[in-house]
Amino acid sequence: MSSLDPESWCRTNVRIVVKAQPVDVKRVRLNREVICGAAADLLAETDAATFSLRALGERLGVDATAFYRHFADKDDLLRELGDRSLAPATRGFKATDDPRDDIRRMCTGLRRTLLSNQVGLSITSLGPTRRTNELQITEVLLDALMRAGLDTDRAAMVYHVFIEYTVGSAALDAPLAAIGAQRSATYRQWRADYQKLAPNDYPAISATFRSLYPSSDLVFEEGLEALIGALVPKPASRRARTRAAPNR
Amino acid sequence: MSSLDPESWCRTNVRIVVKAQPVDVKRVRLNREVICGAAADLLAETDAATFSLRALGERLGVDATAFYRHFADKDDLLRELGDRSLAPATRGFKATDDPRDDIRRMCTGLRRTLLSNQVGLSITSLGPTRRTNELQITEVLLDALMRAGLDTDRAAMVYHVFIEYTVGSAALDAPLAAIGAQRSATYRQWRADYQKLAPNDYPAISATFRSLYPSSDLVFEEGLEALIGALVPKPASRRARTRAAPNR
DNA sequence: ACCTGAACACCGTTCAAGT
DNA sequence: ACCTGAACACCGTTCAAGT
Repeated sequence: MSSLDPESWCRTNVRIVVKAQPVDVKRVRLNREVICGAAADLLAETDAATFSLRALGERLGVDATAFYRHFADKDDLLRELGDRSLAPATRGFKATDDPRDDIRRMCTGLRRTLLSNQVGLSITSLGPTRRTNELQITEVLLDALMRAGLDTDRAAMVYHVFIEYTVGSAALDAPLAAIGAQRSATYRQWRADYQKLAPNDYPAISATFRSLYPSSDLVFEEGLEALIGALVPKPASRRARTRAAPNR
Repeated sequence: MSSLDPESWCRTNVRIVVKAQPVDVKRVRLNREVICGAAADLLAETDAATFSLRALGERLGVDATAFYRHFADKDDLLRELGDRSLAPATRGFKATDDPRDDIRRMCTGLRRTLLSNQVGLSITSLGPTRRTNELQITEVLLDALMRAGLDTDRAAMVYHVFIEYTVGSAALDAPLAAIGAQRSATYRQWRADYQKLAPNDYPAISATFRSLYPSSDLVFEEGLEALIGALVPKPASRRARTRAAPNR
């Protein structure tokens, strides 16, 4: 039963007893690509918290420590996976002549991407990866802000506001996105807890508890529109736009 | 040297060799209060990642597993500590007749509190604690939004926007807040990495890298003002205000 | 009633040895 | 050159036994 049973040590690797070489296994040469693929599969099946190098080794039919021939450590792997996981946010993105809409689409897509594959979120503690996909997101946002007429200082400042809001709200929403269908039951439980409070102690909560925890997508959009409206100037006149950086 | 040396097993507990009872130790009766105190001290000294129940037991001069007599599990402890850590955000808070300013002060104070003691952030994955301090923050914000004239649906929606922005941006900033003085060196390194990019591939980044990573306090304030301006109506006339819920 | 300590089922990582 | 496997130094948690 236990995953440490002698039987299950090499689940993917049909071994013949007594030290025979593995048979019926196409022993792939290990490399970063192969390891990333298996790790991404594993992370998609289970949550990031239960992902371990031992499970990764088992999946690859290889001793867990063979990993260290190809990556410095677990962080190194996670950074690589984190940046790869951002690919859907940049793939096929096309800037238009409406910087506000470019920012809206990029932030919405980035949030969706982060929530659907939480590796990118689980490594926020390691700082920006500064690898290809993340750089492209940064480029798109800064470009849009400058086309909207912001100078470099303002563009950088406002860029950080959008990143903090988008990634931050995804980070808060991630645990609930992970449990999927149980989300609405969880919300119902939380609302029920608020309902039990003494109205004299918490009049505002008691008046509003029925409306708490609306769709997190709607909450995000509400804040995003507010930020765009307040921080990104409306498209300049055609005259002014031709002076700005050309659309990439 | 190793923390598993026989010598160091009971660092806080001066034992006489060969099974003698501990001497010179005022053996405090364990309870939630005592455990929370020791755990808070431990978390203040080291980072949340290295905090373990074994270290907690050692600090208390008690076997690590005695803990389970008083808490269901580690999450139970962390929830308790998380809510206690929010106390500075509510202590002494006074609502005024300017709901916008109440929201500004509460969000700014909440962010500062979360960053100075990161336990509250480390448990965001467990959902809202719905314990006393967190409830008070919720009450203050909802009350301010309704005094500003929002109906219950809008107040709840906008409340969530402010919480996502405030807690989310604190969560992103936390790792850097933890390294303290090394923050500016880290920012310099990141800017240098952006500077190395080919300007043809990343024209917007190359134009703005010098302005990236301004003070995270300023970034937060920038977004907070934008959200307040866009989502919270200016104080109503005196006539309208007297109809709203009284100041608590 | 409360705490101990052995034990279980795990982690990430290092390193000498094997092929 | 690359992988193995024992080992190290840890985790959180359970439970029978002690006081």
